[in-house]
Amino acid sequence: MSSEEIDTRTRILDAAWRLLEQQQGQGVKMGDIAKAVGISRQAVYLHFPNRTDLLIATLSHVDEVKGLDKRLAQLEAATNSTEMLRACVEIWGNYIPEIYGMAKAMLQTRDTDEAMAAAWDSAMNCLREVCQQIIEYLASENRLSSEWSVDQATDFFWSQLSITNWETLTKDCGWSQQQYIEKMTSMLLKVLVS
Amino acid sequence: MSSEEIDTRTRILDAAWRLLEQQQGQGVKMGDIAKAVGISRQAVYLHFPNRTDLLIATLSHVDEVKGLDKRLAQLEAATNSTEMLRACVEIWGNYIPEIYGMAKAMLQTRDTDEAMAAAWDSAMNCLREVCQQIIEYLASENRLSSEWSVDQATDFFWSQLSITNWETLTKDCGWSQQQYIEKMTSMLLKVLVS
DNA sequence: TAATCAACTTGACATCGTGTCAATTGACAC
DNA sequence: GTGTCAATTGACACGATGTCAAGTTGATTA
Repeated sequence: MSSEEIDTRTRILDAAWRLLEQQQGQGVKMGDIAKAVGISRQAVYLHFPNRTDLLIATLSHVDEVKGLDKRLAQLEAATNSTEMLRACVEIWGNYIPEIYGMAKAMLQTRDTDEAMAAAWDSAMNCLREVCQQIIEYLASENRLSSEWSVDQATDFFWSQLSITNWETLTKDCGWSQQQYIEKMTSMLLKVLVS
Repeated sequence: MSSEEIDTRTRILDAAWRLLEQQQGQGVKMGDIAKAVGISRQAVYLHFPNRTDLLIATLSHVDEVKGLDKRLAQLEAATNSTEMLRACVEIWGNYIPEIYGMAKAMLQTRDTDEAMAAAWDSAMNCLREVCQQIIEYLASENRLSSEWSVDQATDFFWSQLSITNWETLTKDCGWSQQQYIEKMTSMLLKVLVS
């Protein structure tokens, strides 16, 4: 029976997540989350000191449930650097739409909230490390185009994978998920690989 | 003497602009702008109905003072499509840092303000038209890489010129303005031109 | 059975920024 | 002198976050 009783903290995180995705990260207030859980607004503050910490905890929660780590671990299976780059774009590119609402909310608070900025930067740094590994792998196979240093190539690769870039291409330009991944992959290969 | 007396509306716009650039678009309140002009907060509302309209008017004001139109008119002088692309990246890329604070503030309010979203989209659409012209020019010279349709190439070109992309590369990755323009130019040429 | 404790509730309140309203002042024009 | 216009002062409403105090409820424990 203990599996029936999900603790309130988790229910809050699930509700926050659901609302954020439903509303694309727009206008999700503490009161809305509380209402969705069925508790009072103040009760939320018994579990999270403030909105920022709740959002950050939601990100960890989602990463855990969705298993980003596991997905990225698949990269090890790649037999060469370009395969790894392809796989990375596909895994990350397909992850973005699943976390878009939450990411959007975090990006919005980031500008005015020091703690959020730090949390976001640290999350994005994980992605950057993956990018860097791939670029280094590429360089070790002597396939990194001569115009790039490892650092700059990493910068470029990582910047292309930004959520706002995905947003521009899919939401503003109307690209399908498949188009995004295909175009992004072939573009990166063309630019980075000699 | 009439040239001495700058009207209050203009002084508000100048102050808003100055503060926005000074503070990189962060935390510029109506009261701050009023104080900078030397009038009461309420007096600002005698000239602009709300913050959004003030920001939008500031954008027009800056565009006018900085002469973006004039700068983009230089594109006509290009003798071929790739020269035009180069010139476009240089002109726009060098324009971004001059309007960054304002743009940042607009992007922030965009998410919660319908009117701002519309104004921003329309401003960005001007840039998009320039991008499209260049891609069409490229296509007319049979130099558009075969993997791209005109529309998709325009989408990609335009998305690369986004302010957030510039922000990521220069602010987060530490690229210099010159590096940004050089890398962006050579990347776009490599990807788009056959 | 009674005391205790944790989770939660209710209601009130502070803070901050935007936007509104009413009454007033001072200068300039006719 | 009267009207008008730009600006001023001060008060206030609103929405969202966050805090605080006092009370309820249900399960555990002495």
